[in-house]
Amino acid sequence: MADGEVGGNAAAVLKGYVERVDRLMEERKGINDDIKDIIAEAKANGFNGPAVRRAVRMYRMEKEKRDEMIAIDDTYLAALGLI
Amino acid sequence: MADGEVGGNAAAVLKGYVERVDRLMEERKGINDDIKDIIAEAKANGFNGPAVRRAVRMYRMEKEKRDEMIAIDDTYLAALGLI
Amino acid sequence: MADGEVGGNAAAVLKGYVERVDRLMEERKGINDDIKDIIAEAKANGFNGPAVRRAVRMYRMEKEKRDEMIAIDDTYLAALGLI
Amino acid sequence: MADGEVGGNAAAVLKGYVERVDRLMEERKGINDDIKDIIAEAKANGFNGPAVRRAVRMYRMEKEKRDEMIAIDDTYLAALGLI
DNA sequence: ACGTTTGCGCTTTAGC
DNA sequence: GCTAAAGCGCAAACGT
Repeated sequence: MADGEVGGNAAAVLKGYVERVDRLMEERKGINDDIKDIIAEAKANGFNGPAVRRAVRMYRMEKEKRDEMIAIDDTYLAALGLI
Repeated sequence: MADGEVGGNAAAVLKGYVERVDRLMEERKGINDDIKDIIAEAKANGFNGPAVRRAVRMYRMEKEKRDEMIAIDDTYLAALGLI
Repeated sequence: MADGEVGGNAAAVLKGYVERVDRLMEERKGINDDIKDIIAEAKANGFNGPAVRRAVRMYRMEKEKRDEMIAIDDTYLAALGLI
Repeated sequence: MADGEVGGNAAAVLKGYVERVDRLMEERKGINDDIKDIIAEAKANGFNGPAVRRAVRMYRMEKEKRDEMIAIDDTYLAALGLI
């Protein structure tokens, strides 16, 4: 299975990894549910759900996107007539 | 924007939602990194990374679904003469 | 396997689907190689490979992105101070 | 931009590359749609869509790799007591 | 050559 | 239930 560890307990070692990942994925699922709840709450208060999601996306992407724009050689975009 | 809340502070309310979601997404990102680390650790100990991920997937599946999936895959592969 | 078709030839039917998809994936692989070649050619002519890829991306995304911007309620973005 | 080519027409050269890649990506998109259609057709005839995709992946794999994957998955699942 | 990082394709989930 | 989008996993591509 793996050269892993002493004593031929590779199965137990594998199980350890799997259980740790499983636990993290459970946590992640909880977070996803929390996000869902917040969106639902926003909707209940009169906001548009999908629009809120997009707004979050923009909010998080702002810096990233700006970096991306900077990363791209302006010269290239100018050559393509995109700016 | 929304009929939301007293005082015409809908903008502030929206911002609250967005920031809460943002924070949760940041947490989720951290968890994903943790998972990645565990897989890397498993790999370093002689396990096959992608196979460990597949194993986790099966582990998290309900027994019924898991058995069903194994059965259908066997059938299809046999039909193709691959096993 | 499937209720598929007359004569209990479900295996043959499945094989047909698989082979058709296989062929398309082979085609796709060829296209990916072609793209790779063009980037390599650009590099050989003094252009920066990753930057060219990003430029392509921008080139293709221009319209799409504009639509996305329109789709997002300006009011929301304004509330977040993003515009 | 690049030392590229005679006459300082580097912009035109770049645009050539970008348009060629763009065209290939458009083709690729078409192929992806075709694949999707075939899977949908299989599904409509009683096959399990995701399972068909998995079967295609195995089909395209070299025999050696395929056998190896089946073996390692079996081992891991057994180690976890899932089979 | 290897490790890191980006991009692509698939899967799953949310919205209608 | 179907269509559309986002998240996740994988693989290729760049830099060291």
